[in-house]
Amino acid sequence: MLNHPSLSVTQECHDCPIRHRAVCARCEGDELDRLEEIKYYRRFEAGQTVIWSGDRMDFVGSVVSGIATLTQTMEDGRTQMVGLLLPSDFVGRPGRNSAAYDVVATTDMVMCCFRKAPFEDLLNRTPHIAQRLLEMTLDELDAAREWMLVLGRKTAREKIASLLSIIARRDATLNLAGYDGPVTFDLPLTREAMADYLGLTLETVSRQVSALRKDGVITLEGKRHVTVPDMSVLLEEAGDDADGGLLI
Amino acid sequence: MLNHPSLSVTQECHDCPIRHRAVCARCEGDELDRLEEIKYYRRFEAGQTVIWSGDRMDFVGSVVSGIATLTQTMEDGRTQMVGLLLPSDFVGRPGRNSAAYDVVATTDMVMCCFRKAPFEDLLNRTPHIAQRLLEMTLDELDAAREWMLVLGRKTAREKIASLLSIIARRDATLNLAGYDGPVTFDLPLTREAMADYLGLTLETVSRQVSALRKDGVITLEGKRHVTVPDMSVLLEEAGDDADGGLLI
DNA sequence: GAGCAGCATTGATGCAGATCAAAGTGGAAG
DNA sequence: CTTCCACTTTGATCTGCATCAATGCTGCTC
Repeated sequence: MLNHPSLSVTQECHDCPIRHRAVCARCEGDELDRLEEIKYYRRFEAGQTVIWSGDRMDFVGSVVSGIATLTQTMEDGRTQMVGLLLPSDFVGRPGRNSAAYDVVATTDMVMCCFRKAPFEDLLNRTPHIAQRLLEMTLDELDAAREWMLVLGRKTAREKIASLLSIIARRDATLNLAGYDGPVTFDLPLTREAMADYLGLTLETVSRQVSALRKDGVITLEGKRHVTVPDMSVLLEEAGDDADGGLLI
Repeated sequence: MLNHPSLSVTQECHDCPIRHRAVCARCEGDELDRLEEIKYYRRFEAGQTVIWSGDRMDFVGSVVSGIATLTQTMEDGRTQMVGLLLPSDFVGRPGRNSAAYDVVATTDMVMCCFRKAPFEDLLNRTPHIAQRLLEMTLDELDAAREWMLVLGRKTAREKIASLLSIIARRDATLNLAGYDGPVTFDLPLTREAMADYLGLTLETVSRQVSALRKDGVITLEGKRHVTVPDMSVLLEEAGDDADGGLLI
């Protein structure tokens, strides 16, 4: 399994797919060169744990491709996903030595890593990195707060609709698709992972997905490929303003 | 009501109660002087709304004294608190023009404000401010993620115990009290605000507080004054490691 | 192509917390 | 002192989701 043909990834920053969205987005010239010097790539397979909560964490990095999750686990085994890491998202916290959450790759994934000490050094000397990291952290905080409303106050059906609309929105921003036509995407999560994200059981997730399908809000091909005929209907089901979300 | 005797608050930064914990914590000399030049104080009464979600927000600032809440409201009136702002906490987001949440003072409160434009200016020129703001934002993100576990996976009783232990912990860090003796504090929130924080109804909050009292986990004098005879019992009830929390 | 393993669906039942309803408390204003 | 009002408690009932339990689907291995 470790003899994957492209295990050794090497890439120049200037044609990196996340060049303009990751923590390096504002860097140019010298700044980028210095990041390039200390970066290295790591590849993870679907299902592999990147780091366990509590473990010593001596690197930080960005997701280049694939998807990872951040989860918290209670002593009795209850788990809650607290972050979904997509390409360009940042992993790790400068100034902290141990991981606060389990990080697991849910698809094959490539990360662009920096050893913590040199990165912190660079962070302190390079305002463009610090500014971008602040901006990304503020965005994550907003996302976490939106999710608190979902977890605390929404019904199971609204939770599913919220998750689907967030995934659809992300795909829309990547593909710049219009929002009046139907939207199509693949679910990157199992039913169990969806349940962990939403504070539900996997049975309830399955039932509510089926219900949305029966009601014509979505159509499914296979278990994972979803089509939303009318986004405004989905947003309505999510309990959001039907004109919110995509239009900003 | 506006002729409150101490409406006009003036204070020098160097003897400000939040001097070493707020966004200004790392500033000295010139940096502090420049912040001092552009700051002004605003006073809010208990129950007063500081800003409505969606409103134009032309200032940022720090809570100096008192408590405020950040809440989100759905169209049908369901509300979820997404942040509890204590002294030294930062309000507002650089780079955003309108408020994303309702901010409400739950006690009389004083804020140290900066007009947004000059502050953003200073932020870009003063690494010590940007560094501190990043650190505070990362802390808030951690708190939000901890709260996601509470909202998504904990029972009503565990939710109440979690909230009480967080408030107790905060008081402990302020007072540097030991943790083996009993801990005493005042609840800064009504039952309804607690319910909004925890994704419960106020009736359930009331019942679970009563249950914890009957079981000897806490004692109450009046509705708001709480004593925790043994913190480790409360932490156990919260579903956390009994040795976690305070010991770090 | 049989059997297995991982993921998903569906059904039956139970219970935690919501909802609806009423009464209790305590502090401030008159 | 009385009244009032905001806050809180307590009780009765209902319901949405969890839980327990089968069964189905898809792709992989032998």
